[in-house]
Amino acid sequence: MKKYLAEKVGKTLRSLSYEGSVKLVFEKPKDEAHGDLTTNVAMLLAKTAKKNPRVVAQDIVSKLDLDPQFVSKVDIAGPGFINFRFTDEFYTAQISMILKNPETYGKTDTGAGQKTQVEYVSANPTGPLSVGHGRQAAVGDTIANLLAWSGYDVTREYYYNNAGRQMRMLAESTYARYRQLFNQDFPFPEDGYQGDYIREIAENLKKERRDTLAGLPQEEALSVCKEFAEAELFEAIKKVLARMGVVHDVFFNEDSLYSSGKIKEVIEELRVKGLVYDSEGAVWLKTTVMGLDQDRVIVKSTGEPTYRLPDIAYHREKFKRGFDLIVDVFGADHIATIPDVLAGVKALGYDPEKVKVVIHQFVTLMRDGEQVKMSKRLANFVTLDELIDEVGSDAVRFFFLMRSTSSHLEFDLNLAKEQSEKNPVYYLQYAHARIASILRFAEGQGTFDAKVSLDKIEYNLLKGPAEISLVKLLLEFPETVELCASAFEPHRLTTYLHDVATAFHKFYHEHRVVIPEIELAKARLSLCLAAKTVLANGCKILGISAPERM
RNA sequence: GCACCCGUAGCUCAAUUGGAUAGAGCGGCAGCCUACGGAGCUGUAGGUUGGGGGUUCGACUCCCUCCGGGUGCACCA
Repeated sequence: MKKYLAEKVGKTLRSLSYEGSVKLVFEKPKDEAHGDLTTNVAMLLAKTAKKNPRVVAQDIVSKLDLDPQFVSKVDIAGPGFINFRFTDEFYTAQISMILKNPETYGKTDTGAGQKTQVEYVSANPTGPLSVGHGRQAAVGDTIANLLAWSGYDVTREYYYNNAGRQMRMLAESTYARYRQLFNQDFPFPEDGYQGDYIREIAENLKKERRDTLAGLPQEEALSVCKEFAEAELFEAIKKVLARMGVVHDVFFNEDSLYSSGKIKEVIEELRVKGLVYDSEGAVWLKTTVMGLDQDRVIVKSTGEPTYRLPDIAYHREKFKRGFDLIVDVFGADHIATIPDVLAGVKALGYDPEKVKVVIHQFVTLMRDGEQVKMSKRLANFVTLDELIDEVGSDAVRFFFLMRSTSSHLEFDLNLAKEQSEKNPVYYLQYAHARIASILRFAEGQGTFDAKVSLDKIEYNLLKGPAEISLVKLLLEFPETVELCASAFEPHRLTTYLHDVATAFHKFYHEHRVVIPEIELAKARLSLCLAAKTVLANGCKILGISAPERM
């Protein structure tokens, strides 16, 4: 319908010789009383035309030639908005479009042909995932879903480092706990990982190797410990992610950048371009040339690269692998590294505009109105696994997605656990289950069979305001998905679906569906089915279940 | 000190990316079940959008400044 209006109004603008000086856009007004779609084009034109915006609007409207079957009303309002209202029939007839291919309703081809990568979680295997990782998993996975629904070709990727000092510390911690199983006095490294999970890993290690590691040279034993702990932790990480419905396509190992020589290649490439220099025994990247405040070390005087270099090399690989759009989902604590990486990417001749970085802020857990104190050092933090145990994966995902990523997120454990109307997840799921129940009832009555042809439904029997607003909302689903995808803002989908649920409940409250008037009953059942479709597809994108019963 | 994020109803958060009278949930108050699921619906109270300037037809949104909270500022990742 936007297309229809754009064509008609565009034609009128040309005939009035208002050339393409301004962008013609149609929006849905906040207030339904202002019509279904509105445009501010008259106000934009007024400036250059030096005319009163309302006069310009009047000019346009008087020349418009619109089909009354589609458009029921056009008027000028406020400072010069042109408001359009469509006929109810125009809307209701589109229900059949939703029901034709329900499982694909909401999909678009906006991103067709665009090879896209979404990187998220990317935690090193040194411990269990935290609730912060959980937010990242939910956000990253949902962004990936949104992009996929918008037609992008999406690769979900996890980047990790299983070398370096943290892993050494993991090995030493595991080794110490293992030795303590035989000798309580064995010293634990000062900066070791305190968490109980290390003890569990040590126990498992003992089951497998008994006491044989104690006899080995320490380096050899440490390497066994490292491999064992890493394998256990990674398995645990994948398991938790799977509980949330998160599955990555690619696990990219930082180490491979070294073994394949990519790290060296990057340094050489940068050297050729004259963008690195040596100073004080270290190698520096001229990030100041790229507009940053200071140059950065990429290779330490010890010969070891800093984290920046592999990060840059990794992003170079992303480009080399042919991605047109690269989405990085990071926690707020990684903000500082982004400019360096983008500068590196630019230095190598790639377009940093193709990299979209989604930063999510931290998560605070609340229990009984009080903040749950967490510290990784003291090892009293709540793991993602424990969180899912406590509130269930649907609530976890939904709560993590409810807020804009740029906002801090307060996670109310009591609310998430509550199986009642207060809980926003249940509100959505309840609407879906309720519709399922109605459909079951109707089928039992023999009123309706979703599988039979939906061609002969008399949609124009739907006339009530609650019916019409529900239809309108359902028809916004595809563009909502598209908007969420292009803005990388999953939280908008949760608010939209909440609105759909509200509109449905209102409709349900005002109209009985299964009634003797068989044609009207069928029309309403079709509307129910369409609402169920949107709720189900929306839940699918969010990664939560849409239950038939609850 | 510098950079980024946040500041909106008692609480947690939205606001179509610059649009019309700033909206939801929770909590408060008052109502609604003889028919398809009351995990629902309806009404009501609650605001100088942290303060102050500016940009324009129009600002929660953009710019400047100040105040308060968070995060980061290594030859750590």
